[in-house]
Amino acid sequence: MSGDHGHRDSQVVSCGANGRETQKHRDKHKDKDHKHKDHKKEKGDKIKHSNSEHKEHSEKKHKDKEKLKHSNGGSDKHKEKQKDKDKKREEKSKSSHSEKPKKEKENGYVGETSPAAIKSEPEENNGFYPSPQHKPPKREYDDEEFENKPKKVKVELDKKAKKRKYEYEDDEEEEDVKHKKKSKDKKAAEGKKAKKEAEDKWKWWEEERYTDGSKWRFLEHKGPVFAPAYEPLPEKVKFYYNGKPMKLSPLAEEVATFFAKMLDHEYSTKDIFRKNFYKDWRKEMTSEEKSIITDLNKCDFSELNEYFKAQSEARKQMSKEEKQKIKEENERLLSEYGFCVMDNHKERIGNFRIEPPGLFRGRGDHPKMGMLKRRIRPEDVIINCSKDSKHPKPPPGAKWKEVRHDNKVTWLASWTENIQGSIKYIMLNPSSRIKGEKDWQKYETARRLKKCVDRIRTQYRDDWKSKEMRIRQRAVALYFIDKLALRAGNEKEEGETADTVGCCSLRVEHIKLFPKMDEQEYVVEFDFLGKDSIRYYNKIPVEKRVFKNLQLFLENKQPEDDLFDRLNTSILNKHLQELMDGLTAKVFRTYNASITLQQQLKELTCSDDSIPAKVLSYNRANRAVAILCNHQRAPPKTFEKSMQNLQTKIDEKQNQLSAARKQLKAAKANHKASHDDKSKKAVEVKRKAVQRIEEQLMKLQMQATDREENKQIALGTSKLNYLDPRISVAWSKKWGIPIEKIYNKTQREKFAWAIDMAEKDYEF
DNA sequence: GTTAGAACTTAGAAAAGCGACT
DNA sequence: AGTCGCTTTTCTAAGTTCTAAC
Repeated sequence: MSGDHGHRDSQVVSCGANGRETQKHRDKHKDKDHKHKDHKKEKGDKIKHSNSEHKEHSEKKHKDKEKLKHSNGGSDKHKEKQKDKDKKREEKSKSSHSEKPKKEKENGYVGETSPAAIKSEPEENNGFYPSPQHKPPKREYDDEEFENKPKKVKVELDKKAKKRKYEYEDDEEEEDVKHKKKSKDKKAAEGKKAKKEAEDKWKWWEEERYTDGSKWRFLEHKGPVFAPAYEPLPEKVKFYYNGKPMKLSPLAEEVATFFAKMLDHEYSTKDIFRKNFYKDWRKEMTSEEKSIITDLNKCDFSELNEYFKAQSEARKQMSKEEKQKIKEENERLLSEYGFCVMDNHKERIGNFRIEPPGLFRGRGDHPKMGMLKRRIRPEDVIINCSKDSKHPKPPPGAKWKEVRHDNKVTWLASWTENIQGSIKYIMLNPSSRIKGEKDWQKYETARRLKKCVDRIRTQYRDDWKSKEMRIRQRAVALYFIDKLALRAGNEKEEGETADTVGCCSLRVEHIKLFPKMDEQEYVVEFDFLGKDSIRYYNKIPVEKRVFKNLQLFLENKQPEDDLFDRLNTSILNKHLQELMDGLTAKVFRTYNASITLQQQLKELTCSDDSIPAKVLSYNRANRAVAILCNHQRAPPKTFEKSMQNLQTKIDEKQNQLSAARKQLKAAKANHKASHDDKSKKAVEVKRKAVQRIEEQLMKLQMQATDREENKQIALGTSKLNYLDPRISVAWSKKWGIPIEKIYNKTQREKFAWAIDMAEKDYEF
């Protein structure tokens, strides 16, 4: 593992201690948060104060040794800006609320009109993209590919490239068909269809990329699908206030149903959630309702809740035909709105439905949980498409907010969401060219890092000794990012989101230093909430120099002060950019994840293992990465039970095995006695049976191990986002493992480029 | 150099789908 | 046919990074 230095191995092991955050822990954090907030309320003055204190102190201490450029202004400024922004936001949301026409039938449904289907290949060559009929120039995908400033790729025709196509897809089709035991006719028809589809699959990775920063030349789509209009509750389903039935106005009723649907969820018991909901609910009430409803605790939504439960029950109980009808309708919607035409190719859209209104559910202790996520109307939506395309039609009687033609971006539609004020986008599916190219490029950047990571590591180790505080901080932070695969850690606006951190935003309270712990020296304990409020807990021994630096960074700071007070992601990334073109903090995560997979696969795969055993090895390698990246999940609710079931199966199989063995023995004895052909055959039959059962048992045991080890670990995220798929493809080719064992259909679609191009000797 | 906004990737939970078993 | 348990798909929140404007 040339690019990897020793620390990785210990990491994989030591990370195993990461536990999922327990309720207790969450509560602990909550308390801390309160303290924290109270403290930070006076941040404006206090920080200045404490910072200048810190400055003074530091300067006293390191005056001669260290050049301390400390800009500390901005606290007050920041506070003011913050206020301004808040005000603006409030006004914005107020106006959007009051401007909202009270009755809008067209709100939320798709136009009835169903114009001609999207042509899958437009006749005229609208863009300048080479059409598939013209043989595309083949791309070379060696290391030099995907430089940051893309160069023109040699134009060179390759007719053979087409031959080797989609072996996997074909295999699978056949398998599927066999499995379902379709009639011969159907089988033949499907086979043909599959072939045709495979032929139509476009290998964008064999074509040139745009070099001018544009993302497409031609883009045509039908616009997003809006959430269905609100259907008022039937008369008999009643909301009660203070024990008395009360008919709500449609708007207030709709918001009430959002809450009623969540009654069984823990959310609805949380104070902040209830408070936020109540506040936003009141905004939708008529003045009369407002005057009556004054206490959320006196509201009784239970009948509403039961009504929705009954409805979903009824949906489950529907007849086959009805279900089929719904399915067909969904398919129709998908085929009409789920695709677009980008540069002569029909591409799948990732999310073609606009998010329906509801109550905001943040992750972790989110200050905005329970707020009303308002309904998006066509008037809120910006459409992006090419000028010369057939523009999407807004629903009848409605208008788009804007139609623009910006081919420097990849989105088809966007709107501004009212909780954080951020923009949401309609974009293409991961299998699309535009996403795939970017993904490929990401791994190429990580591979470039592999080539220079030794140099960078030497450099940051050197920087631990720097005279400048900011450089030492940068170097220690980078070390964490590299060694522990931490995220960059941008600053976040306080009170806007849950209190989570990444590397650069770590606070004093998130680490503990132990000069000695058990057998080890210089141990750092990390305990913080990262992205999605997932707890990161880890104890690792670090080098003495790192340890000493951390002690220095901690000096004279409060628990809620930043550990790296002279560092942020922008400074860090600027530095990284100088070390390598295209290098940013997250590249380390990609690099370390992929290199770990490759190395673990090498280590764990035994050539004479069976296929299931090899797949287990693969999953274990995948797991090592997931642990490194701290990808956790809540243990499945039925975990214990499902483990038990599996164990029962194993026990049964074991009994079967001993029975089969006994029979084999008997058959052997019989054969010894009689020496005839018949008894010989019987022995063979029994021997085979034993073998088969042994295999089955192994497989079950394998499954059990895999599942047990996977209890709290989510493999999907790393598989989908961090592991260069070519490593997996190469591995599967090398060992003759069908790719279906590693990648499901969706994943194979996303990684089609890798499946097509990686050979068994591919090296990350 | 700071900050806000835009664009895009990464993330886990929940819903939906589906095959095996009863 | 209905239920169960697992897998896949969908959903959308929450990150990172880049850019442009001061």
